[in-house]
Amino acid sequence: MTTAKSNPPEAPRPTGGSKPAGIKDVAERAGVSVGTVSNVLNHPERVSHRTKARVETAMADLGFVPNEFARQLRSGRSNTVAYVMLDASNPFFIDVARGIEEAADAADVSLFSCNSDNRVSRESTYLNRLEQQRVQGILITPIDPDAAILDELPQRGTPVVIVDRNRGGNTHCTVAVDDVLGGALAVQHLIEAGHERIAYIGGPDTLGQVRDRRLGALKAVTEAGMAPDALVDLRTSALSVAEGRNAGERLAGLPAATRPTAAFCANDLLALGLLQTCVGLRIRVPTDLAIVGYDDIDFAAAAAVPLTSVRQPRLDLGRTAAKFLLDEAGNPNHEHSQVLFTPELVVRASTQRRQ
Amino acid sequence: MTTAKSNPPEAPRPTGGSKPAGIKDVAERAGVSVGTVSNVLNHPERVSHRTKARVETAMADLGFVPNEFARQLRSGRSNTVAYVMLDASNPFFIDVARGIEEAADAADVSLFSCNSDNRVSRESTYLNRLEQQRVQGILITPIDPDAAILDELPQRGTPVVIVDRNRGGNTHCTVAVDDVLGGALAVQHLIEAGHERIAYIGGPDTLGQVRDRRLGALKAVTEAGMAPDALVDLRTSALSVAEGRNAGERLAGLPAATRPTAAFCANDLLALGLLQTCVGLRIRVPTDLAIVGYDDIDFAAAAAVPLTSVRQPRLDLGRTAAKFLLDEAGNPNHEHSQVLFTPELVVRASTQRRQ
DNA sequence: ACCTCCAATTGAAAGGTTTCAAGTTCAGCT
DNA sequence: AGCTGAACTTGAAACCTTTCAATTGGAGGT
Repeated sequence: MTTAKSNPPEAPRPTGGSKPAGIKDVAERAGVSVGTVSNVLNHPERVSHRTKARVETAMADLGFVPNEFARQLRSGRSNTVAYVMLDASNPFFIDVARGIEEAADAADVSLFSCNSDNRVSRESTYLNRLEQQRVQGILITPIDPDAAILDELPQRGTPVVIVDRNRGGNTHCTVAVDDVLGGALAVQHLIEAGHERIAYIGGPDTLGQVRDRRLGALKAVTEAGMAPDALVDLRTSALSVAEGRNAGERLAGLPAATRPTAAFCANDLLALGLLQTCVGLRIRVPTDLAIVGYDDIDFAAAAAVPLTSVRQPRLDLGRTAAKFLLDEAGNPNHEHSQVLFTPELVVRASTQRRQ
Repeated sequence: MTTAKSNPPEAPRPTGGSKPAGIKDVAERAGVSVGTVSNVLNHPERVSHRTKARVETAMADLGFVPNEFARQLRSGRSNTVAYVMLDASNPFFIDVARGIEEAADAADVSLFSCNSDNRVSRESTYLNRLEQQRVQGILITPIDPDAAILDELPQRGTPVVIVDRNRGGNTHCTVAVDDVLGGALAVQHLIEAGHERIAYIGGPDTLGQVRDRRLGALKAVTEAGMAPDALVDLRTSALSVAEGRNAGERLAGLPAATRPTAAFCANDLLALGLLQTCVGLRIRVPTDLAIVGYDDIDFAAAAAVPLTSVRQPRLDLGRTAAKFLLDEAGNPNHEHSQVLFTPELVVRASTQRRQ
């Protein structure tokens, strides 16, 4: 250790120096005004070549990093949008996020992903923080699509787009999938394959999605001229693999005479759990039990017996939602849209009679 | 269309009030100074009860939302940390993020999750944005742990913690898992079960993780006194389900005499792909082929044949990394730590000789 | 009455940037 | 030489908040 050293005069200290350099320091070092430095950053065409080069050198020397806060304090808006997702463990939502990100990227906007993890307190913490952060807007798959906060945010100036959920009225842009149709597609497929007793595995009914899928299933059954009790209800308390296993055990416990020969699950996690139980109990899929899932997550195709599933256009869902949000944030003449995408049945081994 | 209209003096905005209310508007409405309003927000104990109540009413009336930018412009730091994850489709990273979030939450800090999706350009875009955003710090599972940017960020004042990767020296806090040990555990288990030819399925070798896991596997083989070629290399170009399927086909194509009776996969996605191929080709698991995966993602336990897998303490990984980061951001006497967690073998049906 | 002290409150400065009206320079023209 | 206009540059205001030194008002003590 040497003793006190006098001020090194020309220390270009990008390393661990004192305070981070600001636009003012850059201006000083380059011998120009702050306005010019700002122009180099935001309107390069207004600045002469020579000056620009000099400023850029100064920036590099000082390790200058623009301060986003100050920048956005002026403009009043950040260049960030956020997606508050319901359950990051469900790959479906990850893919929705991917779609959002794609559209956001194209608009040069960053995506801030949050996971409410199905907990109301987490959701509201995030919404508050995001509002204070002045994000351009919020995409959300809400726990409760009718929560008051979803109205308050737009009223206070933060646009909100609701993803994968419906909501009455046109107070928001909404992007969802026709779950009644999806349920109907799944069950129609099973009926066409000759099944006459079909298990419906899903719940809880507090989720609109789940209700709709069941409704669709029922519709398919009655439209085929079958009695409504051809659809055997096996309710679950959550859309998880564990609940799927559980439902599988209940299904296996039914008397052989009335046991369904096919099952429609309200999502793929349930279907994977069911499949697992089947393998464990030596119930052959699809010979003894045909299975249809919902969401068509990648793991559905990758299951030991690839799952037939109802595919939702996840990426499109995200992309479209993001486009709506960016429009609402930027376009003064924005009008809310409600889009309902059409799901599609993807047939795989889990419903295919012997090959 | 009407003809020219004179300037409407109090332009009725379509949705939401006019400009968002600021601290100044609140002060005016409550009949106090801006300083007092700020105190209500940040030092409530300095303000009398009566005044506080009055200010709070005014805030509610005006729908006041504090402006995070302005607030943080003063303090110079946001209350946000970010995690740049390698691949959001791999549930392993989602769980790491969950651990981070837990620790961040406890410190009243928000987590901003980004997905580099294995693309260098995405990674660097995010790092730049985050630096400009002045996040408190960045947690990252980098594509290349030796990239220069990982040194530059801390030099310029943004702490960086490296998650699930190693790096020479102690220039950063680092949180990783002993992958050599993990590989050894997996293969020891197979050797103990009597397997004498074991496939190693993994790649690309550019990933340090993957190299280490293979190294551990090799170590187990030689330590058991077996010839190194008891480990049959089947390299993959990525850690994905599709590559696992592909490797499975190659494995099945080997002459029966030399075909391994067990496989160790460098991650669970590969193992799931392999399992899928086995089921398709009527190769019984574990009777014909025992399988060990790596990561112990939830889907591993949920596979049709539940997978034996090497569990990494994912949540702890995240929690610890976040703690290090917060310390580095807040504690002037911070010292870098390198932690190496110990993995653990979770035995399930995919390696269990008939029950 | 007067003084002291404390709690509560105030007002202005500071933080880093963008914007924009105003200023400067200089080449080209007459 | 003097003028014009384009190209470039400047400097100060504004964005919204927090901080902090200074001020106010009033209770308690003498």
